[in-house]
Amino acid sequence: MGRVTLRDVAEHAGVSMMTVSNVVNGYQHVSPAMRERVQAAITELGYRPDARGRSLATGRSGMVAFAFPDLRRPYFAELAHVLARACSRRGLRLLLEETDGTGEGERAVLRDRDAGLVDGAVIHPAALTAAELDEVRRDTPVVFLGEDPQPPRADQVAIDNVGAARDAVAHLVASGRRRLAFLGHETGPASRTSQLRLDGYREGLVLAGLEPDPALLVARAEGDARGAEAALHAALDAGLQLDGLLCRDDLAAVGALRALRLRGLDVPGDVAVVGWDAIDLSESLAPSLTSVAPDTTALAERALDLLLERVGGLDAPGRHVTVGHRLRIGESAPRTA
Amino acid sequence: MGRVTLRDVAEHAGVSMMTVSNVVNGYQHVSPAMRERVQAAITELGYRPDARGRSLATGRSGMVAFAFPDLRRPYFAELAHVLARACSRRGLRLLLEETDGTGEGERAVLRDRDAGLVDGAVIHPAALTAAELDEVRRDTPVVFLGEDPQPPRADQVAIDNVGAARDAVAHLVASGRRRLAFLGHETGPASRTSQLRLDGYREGLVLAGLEPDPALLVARAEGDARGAEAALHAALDAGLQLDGLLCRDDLAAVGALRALRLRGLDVPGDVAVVGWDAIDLSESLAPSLTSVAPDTTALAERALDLLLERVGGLDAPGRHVTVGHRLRIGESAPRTA
DNA sequence: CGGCGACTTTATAGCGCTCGAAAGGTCGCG
DNA sequence: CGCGACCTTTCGAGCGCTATAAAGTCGCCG
Repeated sequence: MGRVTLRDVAEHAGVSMMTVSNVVNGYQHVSPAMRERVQAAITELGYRPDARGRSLATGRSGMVAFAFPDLRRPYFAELAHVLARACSRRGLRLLLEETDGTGEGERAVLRDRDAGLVDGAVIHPAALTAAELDEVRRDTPVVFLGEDPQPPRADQVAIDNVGAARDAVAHLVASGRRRLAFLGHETGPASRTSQLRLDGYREGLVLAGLEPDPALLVARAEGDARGAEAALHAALDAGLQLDGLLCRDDLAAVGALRALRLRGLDVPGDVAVVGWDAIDLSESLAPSLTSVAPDTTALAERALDLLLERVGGLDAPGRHVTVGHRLRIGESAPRTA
Repeated sequence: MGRVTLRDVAEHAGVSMMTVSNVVNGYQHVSPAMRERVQAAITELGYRPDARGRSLATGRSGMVAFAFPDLRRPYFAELAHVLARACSRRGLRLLLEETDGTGEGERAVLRDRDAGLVDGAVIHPAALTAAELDEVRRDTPVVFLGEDPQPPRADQVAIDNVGAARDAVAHLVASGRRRLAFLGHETGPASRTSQLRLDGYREGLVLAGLEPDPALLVARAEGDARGAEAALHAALDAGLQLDGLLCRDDLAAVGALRALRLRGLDVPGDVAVVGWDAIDLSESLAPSLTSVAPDTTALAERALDLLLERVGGLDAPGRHVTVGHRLRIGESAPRTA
């Protein structure tokens, strides 16, 4: 059974290919009788339109790419899920591309990519700099996720990382914590995201009249829970004292919970812990995590809005949209001490 | 800047389109001088081949679809990641399709799908029956993941669910446990996967000389950690006594850990817990999870092997491949009681 | 009864690329 | 020196579909 083509249907129904095409695409001016006849031929032959031919003829593929570091990190998997739903609501398909979080991988996704496959791309960079973003600029519209610096002419959607970190710190302080550590930024140069969250953390401390202390910053070598656990163990071994902990992400928080537990420290009794991303699982831990919850639905929706405007031909300077966030309160850092 | 086409490059280099095509595809019989000239034109114009045109001309798209229930479940996200890596190693691109775990969604992915987009598909069904699989059979090669019954003429890759469940039970028994419960199958009719794991659980009990007791089966209404937690709470409220627990998946195990903790039961002291899937995060919990770890790399590799053979034109009866698994030992069910 | 406009259907021409075969060159060997 | 056996490059056609515009069909007003 070779593939059934439009021509096959046309011949079978005794009409022109164009008429079949009109029926398939729901074109208005087709007589009911004709529509029915063609429809019958379609079902009889089991015809299904070929995406490539259509795409070639229309110039649109109906696909959008989402490039991000790693599917194994729950935040990205959940974000991809949300974005996929947003796409399907609009009749689009989402193509997922992992970049490994390396500038290498990110560049590759944008540059070496075949043309024509997708109408546009949503990118969550982790290593790219502004200059690189610029170089990479191409014929395909792109929307960036996250607060990377100076988006050249591209659109951008993000939460207010600095503000959210301040909120988290305020929450910890309100529950009586005074020695607040930060866990999970990169050991080398911090990523942009980590940087912003660190900035907000420091601002929050200052606002609360507390003195930022570099000794309270615990970087991790690996961006997963194990890396955070190891880093916190090492810091505690080195004499770190703390009663509150803001984590760069929920993976770090998971590692922190484990490290604290293994050392007999109670959460939130001895140390209150705040995570970031509010991944599904973190709500079912014991204790459940208090975590910064970005409005991922809004993130996805706004990103697609902007992207589709570009796909539609809009030529405007780069726009910057900030979507909301909230602090999801769990047991790891309850409202009162 | 309109898109640069093969024709543009050809004109710019003063050669025929076919020659450019030959250079792009690394065809052998092109003189070095010509190759260089064309290459220069390509870089100068920034030409990138258009996937649609090529696909239309060759009949291959170089894309493979992976259809599975839900990206928010870490197991599937991690599996998708592994499969994506396996694809990129072979120069393929992976298109992810969430089915929601409903027969509806699964059917839609196979049937209403545009033709020509992908060369083949790997499908992890959750609700489809054999009859439905059959009906859905189409021109695109398909490989099924999981032990759904009687794969008609399609290939299939899975782990030995029954055997793995027996192993897990044996491990619990070896550490002195005698009242082993099972947590996490569906409240209504059990999915095929749950069924097999339940079968293995029962077999394991019988092999150990223990009597299977329906009172030890704890179904959950929602397939996530919260659902498992609620179900276990309810069962314990109803008087369930246990010293060992085999969970249908790690999400259920996470919910179980929380429920047990909230009730003051120690893991593994009072209850040893075994999860399933060995997701990344479950290794960083406190206690870390003992969990059945399917060889996902082998799963992905074998599935792609089979699929590509079909894509290459192989016409053979359905094949059934079983890949390995092991029990990853964690603190929730250590080797000795 | 002619003819204009609204509604249906059809022919033509590509979208960007690669396959088959055939056309220009080059070389070697009898 | 000529002819076949190459190697290299080109030509023509077409993958499956749709945009455009033109052709055909009908009804109805003047």
